[in-house]
Amino acid sequence: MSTLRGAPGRATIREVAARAGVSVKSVSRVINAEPSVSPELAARVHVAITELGYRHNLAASNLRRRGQRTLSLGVVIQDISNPFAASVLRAVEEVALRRRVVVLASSIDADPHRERQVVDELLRRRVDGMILMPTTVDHRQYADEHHRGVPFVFVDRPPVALDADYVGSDNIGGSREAVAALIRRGHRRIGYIGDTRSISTAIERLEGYRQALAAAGLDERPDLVVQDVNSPGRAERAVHDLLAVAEPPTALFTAQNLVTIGALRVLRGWGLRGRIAHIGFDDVELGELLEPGVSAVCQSPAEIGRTAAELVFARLDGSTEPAQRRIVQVQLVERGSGELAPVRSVV
Amino acid sequence: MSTLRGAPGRATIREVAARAGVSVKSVSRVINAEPSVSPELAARVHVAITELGYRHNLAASNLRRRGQRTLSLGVVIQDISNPFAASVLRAVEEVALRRRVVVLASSIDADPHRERQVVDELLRRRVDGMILMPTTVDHRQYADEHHRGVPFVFVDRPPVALDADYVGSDNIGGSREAVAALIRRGHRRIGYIGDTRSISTAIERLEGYRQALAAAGLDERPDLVVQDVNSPGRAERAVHDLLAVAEPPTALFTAQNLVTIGALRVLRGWGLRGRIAHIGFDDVELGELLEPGVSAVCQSPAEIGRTAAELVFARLDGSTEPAQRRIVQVQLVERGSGELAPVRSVV
DNA sequence: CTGTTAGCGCATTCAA
DNA sequence: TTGAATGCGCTAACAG
Repeated sequence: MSTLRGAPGRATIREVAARAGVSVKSVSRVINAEPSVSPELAARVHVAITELGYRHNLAASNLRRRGQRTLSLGVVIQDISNPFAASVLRAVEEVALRRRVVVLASSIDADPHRERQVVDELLRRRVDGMILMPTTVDHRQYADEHHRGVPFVFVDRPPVALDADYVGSDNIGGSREAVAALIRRGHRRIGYIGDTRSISTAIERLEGYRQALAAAGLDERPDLVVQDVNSPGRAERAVHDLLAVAEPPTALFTAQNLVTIGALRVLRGWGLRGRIAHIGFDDVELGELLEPGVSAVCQSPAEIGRTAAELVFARLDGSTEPAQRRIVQVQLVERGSGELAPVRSVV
Repeated sequence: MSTLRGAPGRATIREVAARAGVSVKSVSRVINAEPSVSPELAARVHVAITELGYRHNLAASNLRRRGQRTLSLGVVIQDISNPFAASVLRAVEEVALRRRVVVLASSIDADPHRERQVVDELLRRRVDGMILMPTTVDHRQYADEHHRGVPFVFVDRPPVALDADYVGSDNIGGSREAVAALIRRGHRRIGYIGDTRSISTAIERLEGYRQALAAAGLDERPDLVVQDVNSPGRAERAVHDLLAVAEPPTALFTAQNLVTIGALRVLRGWGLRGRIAHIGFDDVELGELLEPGVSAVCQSPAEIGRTAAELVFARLDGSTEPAQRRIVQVQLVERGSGELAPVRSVV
C-alpha cells in the first residue's frame, strides 16, 4: 500500500470561505483572531477549516502583510555535534519558540565557502535575523544585508569590519584565571596548546595565558606554546612534542574542547594524568568521572544563546542602540587535575 | 551610531526590471537560469541585481510555482543538546544541504504539547517533509498531513497507528548481545535499568535483555529490573536500590544514555566501578578514558539521520513504496567495564 | 459586524 | 528571444 498517494491538494482560504458561506476576509479575520467577528460566524469558519483540513499559509500571509516577518531566525554554527554549539542553539530555540519563531540552523564546519552558501540559503528564505558563529575572518560581506534590516548577531567570535552585536565568553579572563591557579600551585613551566591562531577565541585565550604569566613575573617560554591545534589527533601530537622538550612542563593548559580531549587521551595512555596538572578551556562531558577529575574553565553556552536571541529580537523590535558587546562570565571548576602540585620529573 | 537604521526596503523583481530596462519576465528568466536569454540581456540584469542588492524571494516564488516546494525540512527531536539527537540532525543537514534544502529543527523534550505546537509551526511554514523523533505515543494526528503530501519519517521511535517510514537502531539485538556477553563472562544476576516503559526503545531493550536471559536458560528476577528511569538522578537511586536487594547483581545493563551516566556516578562514588560489570546502551562521551573504560552498545546516529533524510527525499521524489522500516545495526564496543568477571560480594 | 477590491513578489500562461 | 497579462494565497484598504 502506498503511504503517500494522491495528495488531494491543500484547501485555500477561498474554499474555506465558500464552504462556510462567508467571505474570504471573514475567514482571514477568524484565522488572525481579529476582534469583531460574531461567534456564530467564527464557529462556522472553524468547522469548515476542520472539515477541509485547511492550514494557514504563513508565506502567502507574509507576502501581503506589513512588516513582512517570516517569523524565522537563521542560526549558523560550526558543528551542531559540538556540545557547546548545541547548547547555544537550544537556548536560541527556547527564546524563539516563545515568539512562535522557528530556527533554521546549519553547520558549516570550518568552511568559509559553506558559510557563504548557508547564509545565502537562509537569506533567500527571508529569515528575520541571523545568529552567526562565523568561520570567516572578515564580515563586511554581510554589511549590506545587516543594514538592509536583517540584524546579524555574532556568537563566540566577534564581527570584523562590521558594526554588529556580539556575545562571547570572557576568554581572556577565564584563561588568565586558570593559568594563575596553576601558578599558585607552584607551577613554573606551563604548556599551552591552542586552536588555529586566526580564530579570535584562540588569540584571546593565549592572551589570558600570557597575562597570567606576566602577572606572576614569569617569562613566556616559546617552546611550551603550541598553536594551530584543531583536532584531538593533533592535540595528541602536541602533547607528545611538549613532553619531549628539554625541560618539559609540569602543567598543561589546553585552550579548547577537542584539544583537551586529545590531551586527556595521551596523558591517560602514558599514565601521566595524576602527575601533570591540567586545566582545559570549555568543559568536557563526564570530566568529573575521570581520575583525577578534569578541571576546566566552564562556559555558559545557554546564556550565550539566550543573550544572542534577545539581541536579535531587540533589533527586530526596533532597537537602534550602538552595537552591543556582551561578555558572558566563565567559571573555573576545580575537579582535581588542575590542583596537582608540580612533579619534578614527569616523564 | 545605530547599527540598523533606515532599512532601504528590499528591491523587487520589478525594480530590477526597470533598472535594467527589460521586462519582469526577463529578469525572472535570468534568475531561474532559463535557457534562451541573450547574454547581453542577462548581463544587464545581473548588473541591476548587484546595484540594487536584489535577492530572490523564495516564498513569493513558491507561491506561484508548480509543485510548491519550500525547499525546507522540519526536524523535531527530543533535545538538541543530546549528542545522539545532534548527530542525527547533523546527518540530515548534510543530505539536505546538497539539495539546497534547509532544516528547521526544534527540541521538544518529552512534552507532547510542545511536540504538537512545534509540528504546527513547521507545517504553517509549509515544510516539504518532516523527520520526527516523537514523544507522543499515538500518531494518527499526523495522518492527515502525511497523506496530504507532507511525508513524515519517524526516527528512533516507530510510528503508532500511522503508516509512515521509520529508521531506528537494532535495540533488541544490541541489548541481547550486551547481556549475552555478560552471561558469557559468568554473570547470573544482571541488573536492568531502563527508560520510561511507554517508550518503544525502552520496551525493545528490555525485550533484548529478556531474550538473552532466556537463551541462557536463566529466569528473570523481577527485583533486578528497574524501569521508568529517565534522568541521571533517578538512575543513581535505581542503582542504590539494586545494590540493596538480598542478592545484588554482579553486573548492570543500563539501557539508555542518561541512565548510564547516573550509574557511572554512583559506581564511581562507591568505588565499585572495577567490581560490578557494566554495559550501557548508547555510547557515552569519553567512555574510553574512564577506568575501567565504559563498554557500550554504540548506535550510528549519523547513519540513522542520513537514512531518514534519504527516505523523506525519496517520498518527495514520488516514491509510493510501502512504509519502510529501516533498522540500523549497533555495535558492542568492549572497553573494560563489560568484561569484568563476577565478584562474589560486591558491596 | 461583514464583504469587495486591489496588490504583495513572483512564475505562469499566452502572445509577439 | 522577449513581453503583457493573469493569478498563487493571503491581507490591506476601503467600503457597506
